[in-house]
Amino acid sequence: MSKFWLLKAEPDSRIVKGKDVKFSVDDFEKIQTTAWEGVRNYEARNLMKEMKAEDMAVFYHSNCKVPGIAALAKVSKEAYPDYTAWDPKHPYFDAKTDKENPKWYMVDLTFVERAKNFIPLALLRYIADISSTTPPPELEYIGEDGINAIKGMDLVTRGRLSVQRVSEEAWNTIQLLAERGGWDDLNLKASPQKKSNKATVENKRKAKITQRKAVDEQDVAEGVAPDVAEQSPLRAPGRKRKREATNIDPEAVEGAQDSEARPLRRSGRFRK
DNA sequence: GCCAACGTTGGC
DNA sequence: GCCAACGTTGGC
Repeated sequence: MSKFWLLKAEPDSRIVKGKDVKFSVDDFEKIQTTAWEGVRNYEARNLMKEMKAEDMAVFYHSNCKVPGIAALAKVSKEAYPDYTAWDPKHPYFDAKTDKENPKWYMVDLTFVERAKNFIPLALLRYIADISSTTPPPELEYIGEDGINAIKGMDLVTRGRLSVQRVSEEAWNTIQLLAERGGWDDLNLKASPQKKSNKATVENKRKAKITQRKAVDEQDVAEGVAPDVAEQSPLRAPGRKRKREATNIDPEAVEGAQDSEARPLRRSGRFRK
């Protein structure tokens, strides 16, 4: 039984250690088969180790103007050591692994076809935000099961992992969407329901900024030193958080969640 | 082992 | 460019 996966790559140029890590669907189509090197995340690596030849995959454009699904691909070679981890010149060199005991692995991926209709992440999010299981008329063809499959995708629930599992139902739905399109008249910027979740979140964000500004002004008025002001809990909300879980050795827990390691590429992909 | 500081991913 | 979410690091 063949399985389904999603792999991210960055279509836009970005220089890491003097090398461009860009890898777009155009690059992929030209090259046809490529080693998926540079993954430095245990969970992603473990998923790659599960991949079998002939498994199918979704090729995703990440960290770009219009992120989304650009092509379909298949696994053409099962996991083998990622030699780029041993090359000090390589963007994803990892000093903490050696050839006797490889830590990082890659698979080969072969281009199958472009998505006839590029599937923007915004569409998948739009679908995931539908509160009922009834698709809008434009997307009736994916059915309730399609809606539910998209709702369950790691892409919309987790986001950051560069190699993900895709359920068979999600795979089928993605194929349908890529084949048939039809969402041109949907406003993907708006939430499907009138009470826009997105707008609510956005308003909260703006409110927080306003509040933060007020605190800054208060700090100034009270002559609080800047580094003390920095400790305000309303300042830099992303920087101050309680950790969610205790730190575990990711090597010890195969298949556990973990972190993308150091010199790492977000998409875990490095251009030839 | 906790937690503040800091780094990365990646959408918007 | 901004910043939320999530990750790691290092002092204590």
